[in-house]
Amino acid sequence: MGNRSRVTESPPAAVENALRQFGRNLRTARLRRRLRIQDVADRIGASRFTVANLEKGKPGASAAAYFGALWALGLLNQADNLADPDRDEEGKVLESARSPRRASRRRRLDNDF
Amino acid sequence: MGNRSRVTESPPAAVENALRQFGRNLRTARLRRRLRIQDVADRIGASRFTVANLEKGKPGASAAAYFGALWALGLLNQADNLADPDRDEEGKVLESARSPRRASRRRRLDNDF
DNA sequence: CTAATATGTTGAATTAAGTCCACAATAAAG
DNA sequence: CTTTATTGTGGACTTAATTCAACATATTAG
Repeated sequence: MGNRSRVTESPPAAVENALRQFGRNLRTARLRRRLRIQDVADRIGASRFTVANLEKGKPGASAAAYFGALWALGLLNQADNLADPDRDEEGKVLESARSPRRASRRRRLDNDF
Repeated sequence: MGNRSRVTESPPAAVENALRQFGRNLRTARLRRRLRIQDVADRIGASRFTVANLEKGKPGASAAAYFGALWALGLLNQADNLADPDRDEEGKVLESARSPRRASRRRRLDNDF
């Protein structure tokens, strides 16, 4: 990244916690499968240092690396539901009959700030 | 990144697809909420270009950016279950009584390669 | 229709993510 | 305990992620 964005440099606490938990879970899943960090690294084509960072929940690591680790552990299917529109009940409510292709400022509701 | 790893440069198809779907879902959720790309960018402290890349499913974007977008849309809780050990049925089966803190090569089972 | 604005695109500059190396620390196996 | 192997750590180097600017395109509002 270069010019690191604020969300990467110092993410909201909720984001930081979610990433740390994600990393811990990856480690647990790996150990259960008796794989070394190096094994996961080999499968996704990354260095062991990067995989170690994933398990620490490093915010700046690439999404592909995180998802790749999931994939290497046979758990990628768990990512399918992320932001799934069908499960976004609040979004369904907010959505009007017609779905706009762009967000117009004037039509914006009051609840978004 | 700098030296981009293979998983980021050309991810497995499954990973690439998962990221693209994730990005599409983020866009759907944003439009339902009548938010502009710029609005999400402001909330997480990133540029509109980065958020646009997230919605394209760019593999190299940081995990914090993706999770931040989820957070900005009130959907971060959906990330809680990623690799959740409690939901990892296969992992539970593989795990022996005692959980090792490291993976030893010799004890590795045959099913991992 | 026109005006306003959201989004797409390209190119250049900046800087940190990823890599590698070497060594230390720690856990597992015998 | 001893040996072996996995993991942790710090530094240096490379390069791509991110930012910004300026303009083009497309959608929406009126």
